[in-house]
Amino acid sequence: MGKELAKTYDPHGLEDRIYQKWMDKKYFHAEVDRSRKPFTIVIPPPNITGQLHMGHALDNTMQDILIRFKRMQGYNALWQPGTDHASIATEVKIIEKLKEEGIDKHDLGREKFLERAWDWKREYGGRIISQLKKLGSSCDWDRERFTMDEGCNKAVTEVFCKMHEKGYIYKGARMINWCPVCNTSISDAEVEYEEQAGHFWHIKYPVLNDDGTESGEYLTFATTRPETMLGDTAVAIHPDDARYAHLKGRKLMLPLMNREIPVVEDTYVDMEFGTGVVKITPAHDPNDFEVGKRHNLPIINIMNDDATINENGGKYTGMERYEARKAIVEDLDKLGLLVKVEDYSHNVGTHDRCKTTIEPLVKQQWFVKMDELIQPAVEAVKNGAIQLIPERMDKTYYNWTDNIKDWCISRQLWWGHRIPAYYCDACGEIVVAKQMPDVCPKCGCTHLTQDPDTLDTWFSSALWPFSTLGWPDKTEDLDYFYPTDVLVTGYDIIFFWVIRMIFSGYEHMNQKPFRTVLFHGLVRDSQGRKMSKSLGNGIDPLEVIEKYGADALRMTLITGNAPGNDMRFYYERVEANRNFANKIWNASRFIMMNMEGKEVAEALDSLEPVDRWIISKLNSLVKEVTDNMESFELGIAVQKIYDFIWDEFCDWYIEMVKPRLYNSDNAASQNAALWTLKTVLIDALKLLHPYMPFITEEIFCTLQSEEESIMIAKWPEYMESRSFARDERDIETIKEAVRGIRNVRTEMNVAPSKKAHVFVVSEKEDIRKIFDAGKLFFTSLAFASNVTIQCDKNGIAEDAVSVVIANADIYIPFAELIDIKQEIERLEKEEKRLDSEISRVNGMLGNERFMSKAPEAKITEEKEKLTKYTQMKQQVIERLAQLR
RNA sequence: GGGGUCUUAGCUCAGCUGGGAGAGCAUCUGCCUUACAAGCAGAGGGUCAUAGGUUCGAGCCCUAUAGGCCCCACCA
Repeated sequence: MGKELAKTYDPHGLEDRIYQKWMDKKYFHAEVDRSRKPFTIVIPPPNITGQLHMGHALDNTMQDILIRFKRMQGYNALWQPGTDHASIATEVKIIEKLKEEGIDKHDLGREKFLERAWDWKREYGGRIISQLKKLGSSCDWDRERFTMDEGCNKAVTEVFCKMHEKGYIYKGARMINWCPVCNTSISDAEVEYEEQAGHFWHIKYPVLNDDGTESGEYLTFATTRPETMLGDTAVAIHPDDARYAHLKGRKLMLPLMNREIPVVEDTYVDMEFGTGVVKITPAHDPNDFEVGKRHNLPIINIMNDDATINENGGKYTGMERYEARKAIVEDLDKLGLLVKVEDYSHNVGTHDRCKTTIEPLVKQQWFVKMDELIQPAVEAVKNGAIQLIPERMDKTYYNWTDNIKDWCISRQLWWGHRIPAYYCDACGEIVVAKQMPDVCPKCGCTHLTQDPDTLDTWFSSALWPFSTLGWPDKTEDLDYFYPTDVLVTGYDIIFFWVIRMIFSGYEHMNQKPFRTVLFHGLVRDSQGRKMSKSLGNGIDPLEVIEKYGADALRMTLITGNAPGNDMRFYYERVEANRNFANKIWNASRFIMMNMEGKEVAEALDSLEPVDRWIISKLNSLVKEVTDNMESFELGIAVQKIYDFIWDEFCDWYIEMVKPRLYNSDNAASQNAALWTLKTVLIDALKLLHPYMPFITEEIFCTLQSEEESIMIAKWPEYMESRSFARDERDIETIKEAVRGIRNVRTEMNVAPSKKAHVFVVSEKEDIRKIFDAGKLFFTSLAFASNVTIQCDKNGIAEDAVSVVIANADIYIPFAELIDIKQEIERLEKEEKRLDSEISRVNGMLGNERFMSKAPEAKITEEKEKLTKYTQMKQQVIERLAQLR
């Protein structure tokens, strides 16, 4: 016996209540259970600084759908949650907060700063978690982890030491990307190129004679960053360039600095570009750095960490970089060495977080040597051990792996994993160890200092799939749940994260971290723009949930979008999905109202054709949806469920079955209808549950109070015994035929007087012609205002087929309603269509290639179609003859 | 420069290995009807970017062209 449901679906309150129930019952929790197969997803850990945005909502909805689906299928499903410490992002937040209090990071000191950071984490770090819960995420919260918790720290130290020992991690002076605002090095992946309008300064340097005097000749080149000339240590030409052949081996005078620099030959120079001459600044340009190495040029760093000119910059010392640029250009102009200035648009590297223009600098940093490590990761995707969805991501993946550079992992930040390297204060020896050694192994000195740097955030993220399961300890969890099954993430972090997890998995676990990577796109606003704070066009998922419910939001994010493609977010679509929720709600309400006070008995053997039709439809739906979901086609699957529930089940089946429900004379027929309604609804709810967990749970539990949750209900299975091809065909035929009748109704011209229900049914004979199933018929309910036709109070006309019509005031025979002329036109069209269909199918069946290549099922299907169309054509011809 | 992707109804997009052009929203018509007006029954609307090719058959495969978007690299 069901509880009473409200007239419209209202997610308020209900969602929180249900979520709390799931938590209380521990449905999300997964433990090692060797008798069951595991299914594991590890969450992409959201930043502790994060607020739930649409990207998270999409990402986590997809994961939740998969995890709920697999859980219902009987897998021991674990969704491992956690958060990321997000080194730069968090550090920036803390600094901002301190600034408000008038405190400088360095005045506060490292220890106090970290205390503040942990305070901040405790206060705000859980926000995103409670927001994920609002979405319905069925993570195993008992297992929540943090990239800087004890276990993860241990994993990080372990990995660092191990990789250092194997020679994969090294310290060295390299050209790195420096952010002068964040005051730290960043990796190549964190550099974002931005098209900027700038200038191209054409400058000339005087050529010197062998005795050091000026020859009067000049060498002209162009640069976008004139201030770097302070660090020039050469000028390069192409060895084959005839124009400058006479200058080989000569020296130039570096103006302003009055330093002699050589002309070097290097094939790096492009003769076609500009003047074919390049100034070489090894300390401030990656390419120049390489040229410098080849020619043993000195490296003169002219910049401080905050991008001001350092003591190597002569009179420009202390100037900010753009200030220096201006001054230098002016000075060169005064000396007559500035040839011309052009407008020039070029790509400038910026820091993806703060958008500051990065400075390439040579610094001592820690790196991960990539070339060997990456090999198993490349192989895994090539041989299919790891599948990327959509497949085209393979190319993006290889593009990165083929051009891989060593990964700069050290950051000059405080919030993060401190590098486990220790320097002897006496002899400078570097010791990499899990703990600070008591004495220096080289000189025995007892004073050692830990490296002040921390690790790139992504260093710990790379270990996430196994560090969360207990690694480096050999835990049961690790053994049972690893490798995980699916990683769901946005394509924008394929380089940052996905690739690094894959090579880390192979390196440390000797095993891939996951079988499948399911990529999704970005959620954009309705105009296709990226949602961003600065544009103010971000849509807060929590607001959407508040207004329309989590189920509607989830549906909106999943439907109408192919994997890996960006999507636009429209409120209209949320509304449409909220309406769908309401539709299900009311259909369920209708079913429960009709079941009220009745015992519904199993009726599989006493079903009527229309019941078998919907059950058969449901049966194929189960198969298709399961197949689609197993191949990660989540949007396609749910679209089918949506269509089935709304179109087939509500608009057709329920309407067709109403007369039987309203008539209590035939108890068996009524029971069969009720049983079918209930059975189909329950299975449809189950199929829908991964997508719309809250409403399905509420209805499921109301409908059958003895069941405690749809979450743990068994996923429906395809049953051959519930497939009724014959009935499916017949009802489809009826639907087609009745469509005409439905049309007629609106053309009825009824005089004004009273309101009445009008049932339109076919005449006995017509029905028999259309479908050979005596009991079957169709009624279409319409409400015609103002009717004067005499009516039968019982609504049952004597000459009607043995149909049940309840509450009908008027009975209108089919034939009378049809405008014959229109009908003939329609039939003629229909005949034409059938003709073309028949010839199409005949063409296929008569084609040898098709017959030999097409799958058996396809051929059978086409043959069935041929039979069906031929029959239909025959009917059309007969009907036409009759009408004419 | 390399790679990817898109171009389908007025709008936003589905369309899985080639075989009926679809959905939501919008528009129009008729309806407050004993589940649902957050609804029902219908209608209109598309040369599937363009040009070739493969095929019995192409929105789908191949080639070229035009336009949009994205990623990577980056010539100072």
